[in-house]
Amino acid sequence: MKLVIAEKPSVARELAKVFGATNKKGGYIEGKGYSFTWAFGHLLQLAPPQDYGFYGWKQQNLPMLPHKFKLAVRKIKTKDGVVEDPAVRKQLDVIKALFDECTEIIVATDAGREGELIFRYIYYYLKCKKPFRRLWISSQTDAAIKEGFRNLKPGTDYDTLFNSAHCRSESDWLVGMNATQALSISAGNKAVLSLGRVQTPTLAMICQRYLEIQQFVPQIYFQVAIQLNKDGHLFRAISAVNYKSKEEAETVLGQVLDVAAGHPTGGHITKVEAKAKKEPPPLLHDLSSLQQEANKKKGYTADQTLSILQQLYESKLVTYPRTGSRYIGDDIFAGIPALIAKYQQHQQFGKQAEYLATVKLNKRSVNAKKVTDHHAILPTGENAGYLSEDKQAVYDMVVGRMLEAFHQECIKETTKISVSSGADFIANGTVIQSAGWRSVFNDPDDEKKEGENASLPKVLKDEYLPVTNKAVLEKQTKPKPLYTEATLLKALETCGKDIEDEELRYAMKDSGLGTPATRASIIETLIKRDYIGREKKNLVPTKKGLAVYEVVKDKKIAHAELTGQWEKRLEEIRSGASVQDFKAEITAYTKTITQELLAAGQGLHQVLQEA
DNA sequence: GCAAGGTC
Repeated sequence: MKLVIAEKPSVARELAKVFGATNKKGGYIEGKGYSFTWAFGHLLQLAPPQDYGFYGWKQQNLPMLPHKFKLAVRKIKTKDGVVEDPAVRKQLDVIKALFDECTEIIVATDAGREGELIFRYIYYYLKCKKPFRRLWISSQTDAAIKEGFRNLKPGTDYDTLFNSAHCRSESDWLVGMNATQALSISAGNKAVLSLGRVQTPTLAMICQRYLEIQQFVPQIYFQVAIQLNKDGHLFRAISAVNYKSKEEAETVLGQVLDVAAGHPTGGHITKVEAKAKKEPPPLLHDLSSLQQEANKKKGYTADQTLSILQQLYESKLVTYPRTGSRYIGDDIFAGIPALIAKYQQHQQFGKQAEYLATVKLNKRSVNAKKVTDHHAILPTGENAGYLSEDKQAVYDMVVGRMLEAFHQECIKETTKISVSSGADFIANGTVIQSAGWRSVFNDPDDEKKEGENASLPKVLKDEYLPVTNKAVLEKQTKPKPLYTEATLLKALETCGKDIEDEELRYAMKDSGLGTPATRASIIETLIKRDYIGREKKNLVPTKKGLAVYEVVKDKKIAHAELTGQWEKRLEEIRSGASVQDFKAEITAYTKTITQELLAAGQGLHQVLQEA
């Protein structure tokens, strides 16, 4: 018997289906000389400090540098404390028995660094010695799976990938565990003050933004607005320049050639510029973009949206949710017309689904090269039946986005009218000429600029129009807004982009901070630690969070660059570089940050008393 | 009591 092991049950089921294996056993599926089993993500994790003899949180234990890391079965929290997850233990027993029985293992965990780690940790933990080959596919259509099985790779081809994954895992443990204990101990050991490669830069971003706003000094400025009348159609134009003082603006106001001042047609149209602007449809959703949209539209937290999506996925209504790709391959695209047709009876989207059957579909979201482990989130076409309100809302966002993504461009006309009337004024307006993808939700255009006219009348250069009203407007500059979960998720995805060092920027270009699967839990961790809180949709640091930020803000652990450095080195390891060098660097950094934090936490005593 | 990573 050959054993195929997947990262999760859904993939194992897909693979078994392609082979025609249908005999469902406990924890695996059997048939045609194969068994198909699965993990549930990481079943094993690096053992906690006490497994190396580091009991309690004590300064003399630091830095904790295990000579050789151990693996431990994944734990869960119950009312009796932290215990081995029984479901995980059971599945490991199933896998162990299948390992013993099989002649060969085919590794079908996700095609990436963590997928490799998930398998290897199981393989080494169970002390398995059987040979294994690797299935490496990025699409789970029947054709892609068959092709992948014809092209199985030698397992050893992925040894360096495992090395990089293993280094990532141990490095996060070393830096995170030691930094957390060091800061907690030096602050009096009264509370858990956690730090980590991802959570601490995230906290820093939230704190920085908050402080920037606190320190922001608004600048007041003035504009002059005039109202013009073209055959009964009123529109507004704003002074071409801003004025520093009210007096200046009032002087300009007095010079306006308006009707009340005795000028029947004092508005001279000096220029009319009209431009057609094509707006392509948005890309399909990945997890992050969907979390952002659900936060904006419905106020759901990233964690809530992930949990709702997971339930929809388990009821087979949507495809795999924890994806970082907003694209699909050509194979999936081939099934899209039939999928869209299934929504022709849909109450809200039926008309658009019907319409899409009559036009050529937009292929902006079709790019096999940009599909990584998983493709973009799609509905499956299964009948949804009755759904709770929140599930329905998220499901509709997935279906609606599919229709938008394959829809046509939205064509807008933007018009800029220049007016002279004592001073120079400008009127801006945007008119949607062909709604295209925007007809799916018919939401108001969120890109509309402040003070823009809903519609502008047709006017010609050198027309003279009556100025029917005028006013001075007092404005002030605004700081950047506080982070919401939506804007924070976006910032986590893109935060490597402004790193100055080109190599580090490149190393982070596809990743950002954290991963799609972990970002929601990072936010929840910061809340659980009482580092940040939610105020309406905003994420605001607490006193404790700000105090921790003050201690670490100038250290590497508070900056996204640390991830950039690691990613660069991990990629080198994947292509064959020495693991020892990187491990030595991490050990050295662990010692440094531990020493620094042991010395730096004293100032936190006071704040923790108050908190 | 602690990281970040994956998933039911």
